[in-house]
Amino acid sequence: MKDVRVRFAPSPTGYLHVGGLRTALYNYLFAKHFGGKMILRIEDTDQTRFVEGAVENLINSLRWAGIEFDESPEVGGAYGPYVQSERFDMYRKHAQIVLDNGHAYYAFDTPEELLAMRTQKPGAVVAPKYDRLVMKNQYTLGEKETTRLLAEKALYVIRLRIPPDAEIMFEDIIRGEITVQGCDVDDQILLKSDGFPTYHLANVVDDHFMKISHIIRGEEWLPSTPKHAFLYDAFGWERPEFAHLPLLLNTGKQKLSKRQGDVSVEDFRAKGYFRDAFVNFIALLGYNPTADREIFTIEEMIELFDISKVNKSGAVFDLQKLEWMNTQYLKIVPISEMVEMCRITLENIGLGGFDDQYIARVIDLLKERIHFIHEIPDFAPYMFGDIKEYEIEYIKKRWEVNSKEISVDLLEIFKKDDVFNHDSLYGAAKSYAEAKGIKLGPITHPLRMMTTGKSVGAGAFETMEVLGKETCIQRMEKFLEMMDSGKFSL
RNA sequence: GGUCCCAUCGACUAACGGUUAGGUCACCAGCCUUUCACGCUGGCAGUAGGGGUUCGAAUCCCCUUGGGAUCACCA
Repeated sequence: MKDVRVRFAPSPTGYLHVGGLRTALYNYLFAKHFGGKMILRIEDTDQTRFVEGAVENLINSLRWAGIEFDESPEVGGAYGPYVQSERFDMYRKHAQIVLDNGHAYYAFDTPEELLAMRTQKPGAVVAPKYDRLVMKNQYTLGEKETTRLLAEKALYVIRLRIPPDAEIMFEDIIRGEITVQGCDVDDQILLKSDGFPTYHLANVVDDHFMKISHIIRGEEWLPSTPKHAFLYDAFGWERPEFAHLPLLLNTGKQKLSKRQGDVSVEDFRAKGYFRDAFVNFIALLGYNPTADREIFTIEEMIELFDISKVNKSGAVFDLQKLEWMNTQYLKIVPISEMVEMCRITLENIGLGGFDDQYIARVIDLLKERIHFIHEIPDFAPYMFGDIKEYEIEYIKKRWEVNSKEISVDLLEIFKKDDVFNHDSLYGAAKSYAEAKGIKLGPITHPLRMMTTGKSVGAGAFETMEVLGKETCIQRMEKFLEMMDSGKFSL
């Protein structure tokens, strides 16, 4: 196998689409699997779509996802520049080459004329395809007129000349052999009237000179691949291998687009998904290397990646499974990383100042009950300050006639407990329950109520251990006082 | 509409001619239990339809149906 060189070639739209991330990821897995090179090229030939800071944002998001490039606008490389707007000379030069060898031609149609051609009456039998036998171009105008127009600097474009009787065949690693008739392929514009290349020209030229071995991209490119294949032939270049990835779909089975909810990786990152969980999930949209696993590290995915086994049909982006994936990573992600995330969340809501060790204990206490780290302050506000609100329904339901007596007894027992951990508290509660001939419920519910104010949370004794003796005693006393003074309208 | 692509549980997928069609999410039930979860066990659920080829088809071929992409001087 020749040297593997793949590229991710986004246009700088200002955000990274999840489909783009999947494409980048598969390119990355493929390259790393074969010890090849991963290249980032920015496709900014459309000057009307310039977005400030888009490239930085793109690189940043990719980096967050763990994708680094061997060659890019940022790190450079032997085949730069890696931004198309800095390569315009190449495109002009190569447009001239196909012009000279008869595979392309000048056309002078105005936008209005082209529009008129396409807006034929409904029911018209002819497809709205550029007909070079009737439109305004070097063939219909003749050589003299063409030279004259060029001399007086008339606006022109350069179009690819696809012979109607050509049969264009190419091989797709995922889909196999694909054949299209020349008469069904439009004479694609290669160079626009502003002198800028279209995607098709720039892409082929760059992929060739950047020595790209495999083009791995989304399925939406499949219909224009015959044009690209033809172009490689027109230049007399060896074609790279193609692999068209199945589309990412919304629940309505249509191409995932910005209209229906979050589709940018920045959105998901902001929502608090773990990087590794998100990447793991995205990687599994298209294929699974094994029959019985869902959780893979990036290294494992690289090791197991096989592009030829990628599915052909589109994959629906299922948020529920993504959430599940995130909860799985709550068990895997290093505690230090989670502490970092949690501390930031706390700081953002004005609750800075907790030490990392304490935050780590809180996370460990609650991680089985949450989906995201950022849910912690809301899920357990009592870990970060006095109880501001008691769940009144909970009290009504669980504060029974003997609750006060039990609480007072326990308070005295706990005051003498200098160990104050789960085992000591649980042990004490259990022997008290046995002595009284009651179950544990009538004990744990009031304790939970008094120390957290909420009906759900981690185990009562584990929670108390993390809260600490002083806080617990104080909260119990306060609650009993409030109860006595009728603060709760039961 | 033209062209091209695609078709396994509701969703993500495994099975690349021989399996009782497997796993995961979601859903349901049970167990565990200190609330809620987690976890564990079990359950529901699929080869779009019709023809071939073959001893044997989810798998290969054809047709039908359905879905999607694409048809810009965007990428």
